[in-house]
Amino acid sequence: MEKKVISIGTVCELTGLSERQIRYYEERKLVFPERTKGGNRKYSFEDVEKLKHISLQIRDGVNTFELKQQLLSGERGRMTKLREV
Amino acid sequence: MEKKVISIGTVCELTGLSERQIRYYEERKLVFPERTKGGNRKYSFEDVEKLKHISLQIRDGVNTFELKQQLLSGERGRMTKLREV
DNA sequence: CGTGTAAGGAATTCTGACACG
DNA sequence: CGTGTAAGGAATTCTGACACG
Repeated sequence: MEKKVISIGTVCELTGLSERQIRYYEERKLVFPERTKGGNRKYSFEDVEKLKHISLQIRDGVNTFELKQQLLSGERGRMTKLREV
Repeated sequence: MEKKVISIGTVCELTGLSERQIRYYEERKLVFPERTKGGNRKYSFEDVEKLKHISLQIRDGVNTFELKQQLLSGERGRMTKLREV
């Protein structure tokens, strides 16, 4: 279901992330929620998965710029980037 | 997706119903949204379909009591009740 | 860089009630 | 019976900024 209907508070519960984190990832152009007439963000379940993926990558040391590159190069997916530990 | 994540305002947009109608159907025990800690209602996409079905039935003259009976007897579905026009 | 937080305001939602019928 | 509405309050969300690092 790609319909954007979930508000940020619910996305926090579904992902375990803070509103701050979610908004920041949007600022970095990694997610693109829709807006209600009033300006409130609405996310899809796909966005929720994407956000989970993003936070995992960041936890592993990947920065938002690199993530953006991944998106642009279509490398997106369950391909967890390997790192030299 | 049966997860209850949609707030009432969005349900209004998806169904074309008013908040009043949606809350009334809940009062009549036809839908069962979850609640956030703060008390706000959250619906699933399944609920949205159910609400659409309910409003159509009511438009056709079926009352909420009869609809409740349908639910109880498991008659639910795309079986639009025939009426002698 | 990524995230926390206090600040003030605006949008969203809630309940109980009066209304019509 | 099913739904509209005005009323007042509470929960949710928004933005821009300061902070740390």
